[in-house]
Amino acid sequence: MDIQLLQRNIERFISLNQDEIDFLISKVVIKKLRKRQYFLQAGEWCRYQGFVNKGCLRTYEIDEKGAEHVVLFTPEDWWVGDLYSFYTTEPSKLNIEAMEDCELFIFDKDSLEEIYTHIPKMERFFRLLMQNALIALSRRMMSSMTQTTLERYCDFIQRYPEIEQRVPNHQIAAYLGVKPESLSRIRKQYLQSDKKTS
Amino acid sequence: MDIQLLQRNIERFISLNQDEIDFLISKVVIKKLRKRQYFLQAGEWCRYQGFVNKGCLRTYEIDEKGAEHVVLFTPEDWWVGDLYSFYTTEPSKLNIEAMEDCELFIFDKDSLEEIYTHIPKMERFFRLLMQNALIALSRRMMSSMTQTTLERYCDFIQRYPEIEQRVPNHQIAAYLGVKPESLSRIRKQYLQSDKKTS
DNA sequence: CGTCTATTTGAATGTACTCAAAAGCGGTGG
DNA sequence: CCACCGCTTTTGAGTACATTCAAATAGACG
Repeated sequence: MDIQLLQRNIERFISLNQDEIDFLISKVVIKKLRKRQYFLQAGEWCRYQGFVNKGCLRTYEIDEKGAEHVVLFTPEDWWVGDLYSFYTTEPSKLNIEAMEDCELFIFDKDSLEEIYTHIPKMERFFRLLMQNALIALSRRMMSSMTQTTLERYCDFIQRYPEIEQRVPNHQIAAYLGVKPESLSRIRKQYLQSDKKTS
Repeated sequence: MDIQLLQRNIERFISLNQDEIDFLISKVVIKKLRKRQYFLQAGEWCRYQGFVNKGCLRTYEIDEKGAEHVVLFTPEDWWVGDLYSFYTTEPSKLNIEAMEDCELFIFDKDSLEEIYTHIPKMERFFRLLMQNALIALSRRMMSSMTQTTLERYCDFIQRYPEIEQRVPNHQIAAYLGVKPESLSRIRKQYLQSDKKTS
């Protein structure tokens, strides 16, 4: 089993010796999802945290008015799951859908507990993941309050250049919080203006 | 020392026996702030988590364009601090200012560690605080994407009826993400419309 | 009482919205 | 291979809402 990507992902925050890596490998469960399959549906308890080894997913929420809002996209090398539901065991309000065929490494609460016991550093790693989620959300909040949609679109495509090619525009619109028609007009502006400004 | 409010706050999530309460009391440090004093300024490391026993603070951020954005208001019975900076020891981007004379119970990292050691349940309590911060932020994010400003204003005043009386309107505007002039017009609508609709 | 700040009001502008329709694109079946 | 269908993206026209800038009013504090 090739967990290269996962290993490097973890080692950005903490370092692991060979025993620890071997133990981790013993706990990895592979989950494959076909395009349009759900990793999580609203109403379910989020049983797993997943590491995206291949493919790309989108996490979205449906509001009272029935509109979809993309919370985030998770391509390779990202973690995916509803941390809140996972820890509280409460039903999630999020939907997580494979946008392409995906390969995930998943961990349920029990495996994670065993990992914590064997490799206490990993507790730190997951707490950091949660903190990062908090920070990322704060940033998005700020940028949605302070920047124009064009600026946020520029940020998006330079921050996630791969994703921009891989997902349909109307979902990027749902991420930016505008209607597809508006995004279309914004892209026109963007293409007309100096792209190098990004 | 009267930690009634703090005690009840904690016991909403976990239960404590008398020994644990006594230990907690021994660790409490009181911090008084006069109106306009800062609990935290951007650039500093957030050394303390504070429980607001009296008064009300506002946490805000200043964006690249120089505009203030209120992240949240924290009246009595709320916890205040920048959890991210606190845990990472990185400089905070947030400002936390007393809007009235305040009395806080503050805990630094060392005290907290001792508390965790003596009362392991408290670790759970603080992890829950962080999760709640994450959820609260997600909700705000959603509501700012899906609701009109009038709806968000209604939500705000029914959710925090006390605060509405206590803070100047331009700061409520900075919380809702609109200009004070806009909030003024929205309040006019609100007063003209049926208030019971809230 | 006067100064400083907060709030309200007005008019013009801009940005995203709705609704509606057209164009583009991909896949299926004749 | 082409015709057709469904879905995505683009374009257009008119509307709604918040913004800017400017000025007037109201409140707070010394």
